[in-house]
Amino acid sequence: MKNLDATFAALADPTRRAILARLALGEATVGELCAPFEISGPAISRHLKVLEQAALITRAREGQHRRCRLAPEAMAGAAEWIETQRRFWNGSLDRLAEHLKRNPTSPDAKDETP
Amino acid sequence: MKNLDATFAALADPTRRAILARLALGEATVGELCAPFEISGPAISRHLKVLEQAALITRAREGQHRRCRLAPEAMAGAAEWIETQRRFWNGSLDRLAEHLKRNPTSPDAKDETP
DNA sequence: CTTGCATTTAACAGTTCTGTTATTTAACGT
DNA sequence: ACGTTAAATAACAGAACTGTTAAATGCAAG
Repeated sequence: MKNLDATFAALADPTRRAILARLALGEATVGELCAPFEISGPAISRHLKVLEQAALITRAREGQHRRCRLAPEAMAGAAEWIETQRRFWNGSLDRLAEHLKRNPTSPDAKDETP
Repeated sequence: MKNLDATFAALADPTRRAILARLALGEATVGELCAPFEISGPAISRHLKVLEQAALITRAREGQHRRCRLAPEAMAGAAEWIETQRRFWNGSLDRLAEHLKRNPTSPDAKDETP
């Protein structure tokens, strides 16, 4: 997983997260995605382009409409990064606890090389 | 969890993700965090401010140094959003499968109102 | 072919982000 | 008090983001 930049940047915008939340309930055309928002159509179109370039959605022509659907692998990549991060953090917590258990009197834990 | 904007925006920058990855291995001072990067100190300081405002880290004075540590609740909020999203998406997948099982001959699934 | 609808692109303005160097602030040691 | 180190802030330039309106594209229907 490489494009975490684009993925997280795409997720940073509330409009785009709302679009994703809507798409999680089922596919939709661009017009249907525009409806709930007060911003202009072109603005939504650009949000969709950002989501597409982040590989979070795909678009396909269907007559004169364009159907959008979720492509959640990118979001899985973001979740995976966070989980890896969390695993490391728990690991360091464990190391800290073990260190404290070994040196129970040490008031400051400056020495972090167990 | 409310500040998903700030959280995801903070995670969108590779330097900041690297800082978080470094902090997951253990606390560090600002100087130690600066060392691996080629950008200037003030730039790192601003990244740290972004991370702090996103509640991803905390900073505490310690003599003339300033010790940074992870505060992963914010990241948990981001992970939670993604997981919720994923759950909904799986749910709609299930509904789609059920719909297809009920109408096995239907070639197009335009009618999405089960 | 012309008209209309759905969507995208162009051109533009205002705001926000990221980095730089120069200047503070704060704590330490002498 | 003085100089030194750690870190933050100020001031600035340039890139990137988001939104708007107006024009262009692609498709379908009469």
